[in-house]
Amino acid sequence: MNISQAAQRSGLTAKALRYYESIHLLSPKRAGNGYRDYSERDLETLHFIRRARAVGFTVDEVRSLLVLHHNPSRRSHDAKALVEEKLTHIEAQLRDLREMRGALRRLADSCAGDESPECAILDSLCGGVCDG
Amino acid sequence: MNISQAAQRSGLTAKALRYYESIHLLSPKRAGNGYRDYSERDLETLHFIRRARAVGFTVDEVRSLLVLHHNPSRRSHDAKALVEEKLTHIEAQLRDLREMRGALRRLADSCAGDESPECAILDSLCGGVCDG
DNA sequence: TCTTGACCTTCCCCTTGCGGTAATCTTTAA
DNA sequence: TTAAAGATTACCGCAAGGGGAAGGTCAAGA
Repeated sequence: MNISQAAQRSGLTAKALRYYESIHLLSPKRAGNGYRDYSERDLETLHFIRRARAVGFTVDEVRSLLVLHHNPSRRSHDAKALVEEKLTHIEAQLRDLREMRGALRRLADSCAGDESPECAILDSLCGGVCDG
Repeated sequence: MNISQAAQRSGLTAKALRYYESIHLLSPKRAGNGYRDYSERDLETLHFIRRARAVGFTVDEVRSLLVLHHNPSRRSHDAKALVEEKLTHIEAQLRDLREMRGALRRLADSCAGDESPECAILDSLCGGVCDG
């Protein structure tokens, strides 16, 4: 099938499909006219990529997952390790974001938010040492 | 003071300082030899930038904050609006990350993680329709 | 047959926020 | 004097594509 059909059926964009090919995540055949020709197997790979991306894997990590996926002598241990590593990373991001959220809430709470130029937010960002 | 001192005292890198100047976040004087010469006021701006970046603001948002900071006829309402907008955005990111974490946990839990090639993670990413 | 419009192709620039490196001054200390 | 340290500009690179230009193809209608 043509690229736009493959894009639609996979839930990705044609641009993304070309990108994935350019970095050798998959290599669809070419028709006689030079058009990409995606097989059902290619489509499965695209679905795999989309799902893996959706849970946070980078394309490089997706590449590793695809290698495991295509390797019949793989060990499920290796796939699980990739998932757990990603989990650890996401938990770190969650901690960072929660800290930012807390700081932002304190900033917002400290500020009247009115027509006055006096602003505890700007004062706080400046470290309390600025004159304006 | 020279760039490396300003970097050290602000907790930023010299590279970042040059970048901030290149995008006109601040404009330190130049000494006769062409070296940047950071004033105490510049240093305050750098501290401001570092704190704002630390709570999640993009450099473009920092620019808006600096405009308010330097504008004596500002309204604290405007600063608070920027903080709340950022807060909304970060909460959306938190939701996304929590969803990813949930999905990854389910994937990890579903997988034995042993020496066998049978792997529920890879099956699930493939949508249950792949043969391998 | 011609044309029009919808596809497809490759190619290159743009994004964020700097990091790394190179080539080239200037200053400073021995 | 010379060597090291620190400064300057300039360019390339990252992730993961998006946007758009210039041009080839294909299917349908007049």
